Amino acid sequence: MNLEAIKPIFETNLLAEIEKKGTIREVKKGDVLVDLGEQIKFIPLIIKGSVKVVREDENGDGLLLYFVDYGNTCAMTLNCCMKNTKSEIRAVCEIDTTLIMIPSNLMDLWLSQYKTWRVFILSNFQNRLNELLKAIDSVTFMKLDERLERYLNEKVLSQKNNILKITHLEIATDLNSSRVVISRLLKKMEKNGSLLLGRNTIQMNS
Amino acid sequence: MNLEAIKPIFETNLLAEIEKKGTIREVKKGDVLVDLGEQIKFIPLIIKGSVKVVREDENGDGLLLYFVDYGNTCAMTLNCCMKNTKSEIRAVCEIDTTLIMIPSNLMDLWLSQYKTWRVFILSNFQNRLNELLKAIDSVTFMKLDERLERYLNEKVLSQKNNILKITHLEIATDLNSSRVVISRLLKKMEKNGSLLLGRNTIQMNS
DNA sequence: TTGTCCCTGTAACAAATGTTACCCTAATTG
DNA sequence: CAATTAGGGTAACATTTGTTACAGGGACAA
Repeated sequence: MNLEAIKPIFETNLLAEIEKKGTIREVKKGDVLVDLGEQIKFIPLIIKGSVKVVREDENGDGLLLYFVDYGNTCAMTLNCCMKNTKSEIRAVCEIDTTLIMIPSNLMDLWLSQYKTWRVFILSNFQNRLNELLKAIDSVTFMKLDERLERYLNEKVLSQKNNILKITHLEIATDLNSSRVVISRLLKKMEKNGSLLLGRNTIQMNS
Repeated sequence: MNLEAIKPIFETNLLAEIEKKGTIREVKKGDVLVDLGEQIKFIPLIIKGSVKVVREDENGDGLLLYFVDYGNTCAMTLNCCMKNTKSEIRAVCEIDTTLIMIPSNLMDLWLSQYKTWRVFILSNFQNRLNELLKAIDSVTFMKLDERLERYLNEKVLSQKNNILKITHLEIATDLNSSRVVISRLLKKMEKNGSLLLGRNTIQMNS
């Protein structure tokens, strides 16, 4: 098990524990890691890749909440582990991703034993709360064109590639908008010179 | 110090610690408990009353996130305690409120020592995350009239009184809308029979 | 090759929300 | 008391976003 990526985060004893109790899982782009209403029995710790976390309402409308990168876990998932409630969100792989699955019953034990685990869990909660605040800011205070711009920039960061393989419909779904509206705005941005449109691709100029 | 309200939550040893290390604070309706950008050195634990938590952007536009009731704390504040970052939110008293202020440096120590503290902190994070999700749902998926209805209902719950002393402007501010729009919708709801409007008051019929 | 499906562009229109302006009245202040 | 201010009602209009409809071209399978 290659734990290089998380070595700086945890104390040595805990790393050994993780190696012993955790299991590696590899998931492909597009795979659904966690789905709505699912019971979660493992804490997913991302070693490599990127996962997007999405909220959905009863009509099937959706909204992208945030991306989770390596060295992190999804606090929304931690919830479920603690209380054995069902997942309120869906997690989908953005790119091929590797994670360690840690049995959720170790959560509390490790909290009492390992300082670095406490820091890890609590700062993950902090990060997720902040991400949710950013999502709220977007939806509440920004107009759609600004949200779209932010979305594209985050996508570039999360994929480490400024040529995005994505359709207008997918964007519309992530932003809870409609395809026509997104096409309209993208066209305006292209005329603006901030990007270049192609079939299934958007090349960002920044 | 009257700790009756929180007695069921914590183990006896911890209660004694809280009594020893915490200090009582009484705040009046409208008082700002935590303000944007503030450093927080105490974990506020609500014993009696209700506090509303608000997000604001750089233009002064705002949005009500959620209410915090007794037996709870504000996880957004926990963040700040942990990392000594500045507050991302403002907390304002809805009604006269009593709280215990716990020095934030005890946070980590108690996490390692007391199971009930771990449960308390983690379930508070869980609650806050869920409240934020609800806020996101409102803003993203609901139309303004539905949001207004939900807002009024929550207000009634949080104040335990179905006659609300509030102006249309205050509502507009909490919902990040404008006074004219709120008045328009309230009037429609009055014609609907779901409430009764008066100067500075709204009487809910439900 | 032909047919089908998916992606994109565009126009015309509809709905939701925000803005401005003005009025009336209750409450408060001097 | 008069004067001022705050809360609320309403109309007209602007802006943003969503919806419907349709057309053209690329990708792909039969």
